[in-house]
Amino acid sequence: MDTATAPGLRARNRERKHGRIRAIALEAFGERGFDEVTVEEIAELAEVSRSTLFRYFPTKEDLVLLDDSSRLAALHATLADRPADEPAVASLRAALLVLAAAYQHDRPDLVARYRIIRATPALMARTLEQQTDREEALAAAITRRLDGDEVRARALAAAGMAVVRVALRSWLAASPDTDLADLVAVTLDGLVADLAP
Amino acid sequence: MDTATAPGLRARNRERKHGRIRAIALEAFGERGFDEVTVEEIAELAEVSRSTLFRYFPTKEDLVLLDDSSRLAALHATLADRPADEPAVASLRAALLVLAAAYQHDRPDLVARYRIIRATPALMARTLEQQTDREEALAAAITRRLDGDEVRARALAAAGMAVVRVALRSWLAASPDTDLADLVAVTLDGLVADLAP
DNA sequence: GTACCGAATGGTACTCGGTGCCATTCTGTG
DNA sequence: CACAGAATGGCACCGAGTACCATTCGGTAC
Repeated sequence: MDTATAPGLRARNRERKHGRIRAIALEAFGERGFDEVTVEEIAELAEVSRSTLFRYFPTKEDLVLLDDSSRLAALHATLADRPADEPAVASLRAALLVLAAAYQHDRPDLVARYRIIRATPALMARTLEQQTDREEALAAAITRRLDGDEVRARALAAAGMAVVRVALRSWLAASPDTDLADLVAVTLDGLVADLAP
Repeated sequence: MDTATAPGLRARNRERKHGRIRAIALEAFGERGFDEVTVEEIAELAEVSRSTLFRYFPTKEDLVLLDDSSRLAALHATLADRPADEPAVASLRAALLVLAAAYQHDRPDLVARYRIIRATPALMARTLEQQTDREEALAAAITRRLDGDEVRARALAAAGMAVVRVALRSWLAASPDTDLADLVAVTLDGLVADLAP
């Protein structure tokens, strides 16, 4: 069979297995807790060997953590498209709203994962680490708009990511039809108002 | 009726050993890297058994991580002392400056630790986790000043901690006589200016 | 269809951080 | 001086993660 071999049949099978293992793991973690389920158990549930499982997911934590690379790409694309002479906060705001919209799309998945993450300190720690990596990249992109002042850029980027993080948290706890972009906008406005009263 | 009355000889010996082990560990980590030194090696260097070492430090990471409880107590004391009708950002600013002053005191120790922390993702992750715990406490204290709006309080607290984090980072890279409180103030002012231009 | 090559898999043995338990050795105090 | 409780060391164990090897499987060229 060669009709749909453009992505590569092998790669597609691998992708499918990847998703299947992750789904099984998330269910087990959700029911019994991240620390209460061993990698070996997941391997058995997914009917693969421990070796194979570690080939698909380099660490146990990777079974839960998200891959935000595409969402971040959208954020940076937005940032790059904004006029160079626009105030930095305006560009940042636009970029954050795009990020929020990207998150909005797969809310159910996010809810499931974050329930596990927030209940597991080690996962929380790694999630925060991911966020500062993004913060770093965001700061680099903003630095140009702030006359090369790295410290100010980092502070602005950190504040922006903090707004998203806080908004995301209440969004995940809110009713399913709440709009994340609205929440981000409101939170950002609130922060501005509180900082410069 | 024993812990608070006298220094307690036993407790003092324990304290001394605690410091000695940590000093030895920090030196080894600083020279060879956190991941390249095993707990067993540190135990040998410190001339204690692995068991004993784990009684002094529950995890390997605790050999490096800081105990900020006293600094945070100072921050919260300051916050509590501010007039209740003061704008939240003013109280926050005062509290952050107190925190900065507390850090200023033992700069050399902080420099040594942060060199190791920043070079080790796992330590970085746990440090960030600690910071969000503090953020949470700070947000709770601020909530009262913001008419009980938790989301706004969290955003403000997160922004404040982000400012400290960013300022701390450049402070540790700057010349030894730089004043952290100044850096925090400047960074906070810069953030306000950038957010509300 | 067959032969072949590389990817995918399973298994085993290992390292290291961390836990639990027990027996022994201090050490400060009554 | 005696004794309770702390401190210590040693051991056996668990789980995550790594390295390596042998086998099997799947796509492709012929």
